[in-house]
Amino acid sequence: MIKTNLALLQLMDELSAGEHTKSAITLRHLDIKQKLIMQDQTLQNVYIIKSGVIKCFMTEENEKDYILDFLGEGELLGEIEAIRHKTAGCTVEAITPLTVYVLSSTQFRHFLETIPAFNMKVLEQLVNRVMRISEKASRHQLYTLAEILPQLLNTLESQQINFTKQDLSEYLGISVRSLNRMLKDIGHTAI
Amino acid sequence: MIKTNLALLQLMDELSAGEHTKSAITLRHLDIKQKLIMQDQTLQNVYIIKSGVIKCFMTEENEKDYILDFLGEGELLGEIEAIRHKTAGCTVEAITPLTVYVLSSTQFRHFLETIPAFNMKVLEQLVNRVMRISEKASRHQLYTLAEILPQLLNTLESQQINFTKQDLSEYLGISVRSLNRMLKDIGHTAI
DNA sequence: CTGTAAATGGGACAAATGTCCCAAAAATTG
DNA sequence: CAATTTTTGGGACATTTGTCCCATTTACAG
Repeated sequence: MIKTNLALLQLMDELSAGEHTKSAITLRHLDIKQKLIMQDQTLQNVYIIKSGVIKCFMTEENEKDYILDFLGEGELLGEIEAIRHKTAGCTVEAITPLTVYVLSSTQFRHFLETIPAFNMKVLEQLVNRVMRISEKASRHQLYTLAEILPQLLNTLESQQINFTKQDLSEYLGISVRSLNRMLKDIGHTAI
Repeated sequence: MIKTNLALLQLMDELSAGEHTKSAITLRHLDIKQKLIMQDQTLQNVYIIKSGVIKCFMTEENEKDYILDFLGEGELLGEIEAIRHKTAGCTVEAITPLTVYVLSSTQFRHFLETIPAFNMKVLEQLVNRVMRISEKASRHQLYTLAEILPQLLNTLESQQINFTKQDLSEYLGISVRSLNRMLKDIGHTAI
């Protein structure tokens, strides 16, 4: 459930140590609940998660939130905005203490053009994201909560992070009430 | 509602005329309802729509379909599979007569590596797709049909294609019955 | 440790949506 | 053009999910 991209993380570890590239890369730490990116904001940087987990969500005009994904190590953030030259499409908030590699958008585009391995990793990152979001949307449309929830609970057991019910329900695109109801029906023990 | 990518189309027009590149690009025509890509199939090619419109949908194990998007001129198909080296994630079916540029997956990857403009266009295509799918998923979770449908009908008016109710409802992720009910409530005139 | 805020669990009812079904209209085909 | 299939429209009812609300529990700051 928490997506990672260890190949990209490894590449960033190398670049941040590499002679010609390390000066372009800095680190930043965030506490839990701090926001790395705010929706509609203009971004100057691109981030790659070194450690920790974030939630990436969109807030619609009716003030409701939809959690697109939970992202962990090696996941890329802000690349959409850097490539489209648009403001942020979603808000990114730390749900554990977080460390990210910081790269200016300009530098990011420069890396894309000059480091083939980087370019390839970003392409892979993007296509994986398209797949993941598509599958999530599809699954959510075509299955009932009763079918999806057990799988999700299963996946959750292997993560050691405490998700709030709020987060879980926003991820599932349902109300907390519905989540509770279904959890009770399933006869869950704990989250 | 029908996504296009005229910049990529233009580039393909140029490449298919270019001295060194034209031999790698062929054309293929499909009739309405013919499938260009079948889910779970292994793909050898990447396609760029020259003219016409397709629907791109996923079929879940419960036999239900979810229409991800309707794509028109200049849109890229099969790139996900070419980059991930995986089987097709969705089925692509012509909903109008269709002409596509055909490029082998190998050649596609080669273009990515050797033609910077092509690489950039593909990156842009991918980030746009991530945004579009995300926004669609979010919108669908957070708004009721009554809020979404009028907008969609509005958009539909500007397209001259006849969508079936089936297609529309699969795009919206609802049953045909619900779509009809809502259309009646809204007091629509025609699709 | 205590008070305040946040998160959880669930009752009661309303609203939205699905399922099943059938009849009318439209499109397709031999 | 008649026969058959597909598409459309909608009734009736079941199910799912949301909204509103409140009591209890848990977390957190002073």
